[in-house]
Amino acid sequence: MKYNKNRKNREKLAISQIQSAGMRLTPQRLALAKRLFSGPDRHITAEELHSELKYADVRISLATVYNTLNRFTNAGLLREFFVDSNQSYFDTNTEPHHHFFYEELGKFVDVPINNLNIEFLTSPPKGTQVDSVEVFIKLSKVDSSNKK
Amino acid sequence: MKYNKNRKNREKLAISQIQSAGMRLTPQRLALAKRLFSGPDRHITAEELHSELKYADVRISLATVYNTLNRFTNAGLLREFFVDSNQSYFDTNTEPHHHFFYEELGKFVDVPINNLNIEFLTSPPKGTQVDSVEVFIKLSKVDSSNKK
DNA sequence: AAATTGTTTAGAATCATTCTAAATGTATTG
DNA sequence: CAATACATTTAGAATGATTCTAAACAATTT
Repeated sequence: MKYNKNRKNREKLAISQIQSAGMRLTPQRLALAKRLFSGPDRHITAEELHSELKYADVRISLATVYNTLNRFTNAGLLREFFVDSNQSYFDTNTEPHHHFFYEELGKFVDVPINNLNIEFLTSPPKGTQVDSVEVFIKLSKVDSSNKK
Repeated sequence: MKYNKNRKNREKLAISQIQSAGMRLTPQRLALAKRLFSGPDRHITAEELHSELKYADVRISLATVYNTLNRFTNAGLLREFFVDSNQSYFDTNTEPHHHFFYEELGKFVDVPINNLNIEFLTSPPKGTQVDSVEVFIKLSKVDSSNKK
């Protein structure tokens, strides 16, 4: 019962996200939206999503994954971010927040905005306004041999 | 006189940087190192450097530019950073610092580390240590029509 | 200066991403 | 609900940044 209701709700959410982007509802978009928007926040690449869908027997071309991710991003449903030169990551959390990056795992974890206090000690250059502040914190396992 | 001395000093600095990376001194590397290390700090791509050198009639292949930038980076003489998915930027300033990005110009400007105070309100995850903190601040021209 | 080792190069290879144009699906209208 | 218009998907080609390859060349060592 509860299970089915959640399933339904997740689908509803996915559908409303697609429509809020002014996009037609298609099976491919629904499959993507369900994986992106109904569940915990994710940091994922187009290729990762594509192989996830393939594994789940959803027929979708890589071009459509790229296409859809870009349109979701333009509609403000995703945020694109860059950590290495050869692929784009998409973040399902579009609220202002920052990132921990676990170097050994190559994985990202959100840092809620209120876990970090960023204070400008001098004001930004004349004639400019701050549009966004992105903080990227690299973490590694504590090195216990690191006795100074 | 003074001009020639500066020229010499710049060359000396470039040479010592190459040698500090354990690399042989070659004309190509010297040309690159002079442009990278003797002058104001830069944020530049391999292609940009390559065409700059071409313009200055320095014969060097793009492969060598990439090669050299990567080796300088591994030696800690440069820092690589990522802002869009299709090219790598190299920063000649390897001191800890942050970046302003001028959206209209597509250009970067350093934010000295002591212009920004970053306070962790909760500690990083158990068992991890913070290796680096990178802040990226997007700026745009003030929009005077922005009356709320 | 011969031999060893490192560097540069042109061009090919790679890989993420975008483009193209044809086929298919969805919506709209009478 | 058929006909038309319009949007989407797709396979495969194209693109563009970067890396690889292997041959020519330069620097260093003996």
